[in-house]
Formats: sequence, C-alpha cells, structure tokens
Amino acid sequence: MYVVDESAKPTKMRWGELDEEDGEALDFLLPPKQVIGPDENGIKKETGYKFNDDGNKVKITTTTRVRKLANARLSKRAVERRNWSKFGDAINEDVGSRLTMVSTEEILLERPRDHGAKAEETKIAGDNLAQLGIGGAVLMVCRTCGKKGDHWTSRCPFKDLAQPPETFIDKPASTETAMAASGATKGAYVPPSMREGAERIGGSDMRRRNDENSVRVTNLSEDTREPDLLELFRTFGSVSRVYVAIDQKSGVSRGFGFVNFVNKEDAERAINKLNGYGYDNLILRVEWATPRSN
DNA sequence: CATGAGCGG
Repeated sequence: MYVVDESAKPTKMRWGELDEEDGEALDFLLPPKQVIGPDENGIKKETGYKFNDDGNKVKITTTTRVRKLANARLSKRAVERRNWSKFGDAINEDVGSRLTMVSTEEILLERPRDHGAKAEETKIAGDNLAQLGIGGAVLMVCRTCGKKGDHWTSRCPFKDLAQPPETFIDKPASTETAMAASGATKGAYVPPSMREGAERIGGSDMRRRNDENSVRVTNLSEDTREPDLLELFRTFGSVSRVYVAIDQKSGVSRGFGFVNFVNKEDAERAINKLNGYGYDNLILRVEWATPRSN
C-alpha cells in the first residue's frame, strides 16, 4: 500500500515567493513612495512606508548623496582611472585640455562621380605613362596577343576568339617578351581554351561570351531606368547588361541606353518586336548598336 | 535628336 504523507512533501516554493516576507502582500495598503531631489548639492530624499515585524506601519526616510553630473555617467573603473597620475605629454597640461588632439592635416576627399579637372589630369597622365612607359619599358602590353602600347588585354581584338590567330600560337618568344615586360613569371596561367590541343569551339556557337550583341535603345523617357529596360527586354532572352546613359552633371537620363544579349538571335527578336513599341508615351527606337569606340 | 562608365598593368 502506498501512502502519501502530505506533510512529508518537501517545501517547494515558487520563485515568485522566494523573497517574500510576511506582510508584504499588504504593501498595496501603504502610501506610495515619495522621492524628493536630488537638489543642487546632489542630495536625494526618499520617503517610504512598510509594515514592521509586529505588523505596524512605519515610515522610512532615506537620504542619499547622488554623484555630481560630471561623474554621473562614469563607471567605477573610469572614476578610478581619473585618479591616476598624469604621464607623457599630459603631465604639464591642465585636466581636460589638449587631451584630444586636433589634426591640422589636410585631407582631400575625392568624390567618385566628380569629373573634376584633377581627375582628368590623372587620367591623361596615366595614359601617357601607359603609352610611353617608365624606364624604357612599355607598360601597356596585351596579355592575349602580346602587342605593346596598342591596347589593353580587355580590348584585344582577339579576346573573344576561342583561339588566337596563327601569329600568336606556338610563339613563346612573344609571350616571353610580354611576360618579361610585365614582370610575370614563367608558367603563367593559360586558359583552357588557349591550351595546346584545346578543343576548338565552333564559330557558330552563340553561347560564346560576346559583348557585341549590343542593342541601342533611343527615345526613352527621362525616367526610364536600367531595371525598367531589363524588365522590357528580358522576355526575349538572357540579357548580359543594361545601360542607360545618364548625364553626369544633372543626373537625368539622356534618353538612350543599351541592352546586351547573350544570344544574338534574342537580340534580333527584341529589335524586331520592340522597335517602334510604345513605351511611356514614347515610341522606342531599337536597333543594333555600333560597337563602342575608344 | 541621340552611340555607354570605368577598370586594369
């Protein structure tokens, strides 16, 4: 037989009762606590009431001195640090003076969209350096074809070709010259498509990287932005880039832009469908873009 | 009407 002895149960207090003392349940009968101050001397007076052990209501007043304002927000550690003796350059200084140094250094901020004279100068100088080279070496050497002082690698006429033309295959001499000029070491990375015996990609492969399926869109309304163009053109196929010409001075659209397609036939369909298409009260002109100069 | 910015090295 199993008997539960209620009195044997361990006294299990709920957390809310843990610190509860006798009489506190009647606290609501007491007048509210009053706080006076702190006054200009930092003296704060609190008046409160409680029931004492005999169940009598007693008044309790506490007077405390509050820290002065300057120290009010300082931590104990910070107050401690304030009592350190001064060292270094601060030894001969008054407290609070010259502890924060003001820099007189002139810092010129360059705004990314600012096409100021300074930026122009730099660019021209940079171009000259690229053309003329420093210390006799020509800096601008195309890494694809090795031609010096003519174009950057990204502008190489052969950059989109799966295979460089005959003149550049199996001619390590020119490559070495290029590498020497650019300070590169032997064994520089050769993309798989350019490696010996690499599989030739057919010229008709329209999935080849091609930035030149470029479509020019004119007669855009002023508030047509790139996302709008993308929305309009993406239905025809993968769009690799959209661009809306913005007047750098005023920030408003110049009313034309470009859309590049991954596949040429998508671009063609876009031109056929959207040329003459009414968009934002205007009739779009959509045609092949002539390759960008420069 | 009208054809791009910026990035290397």
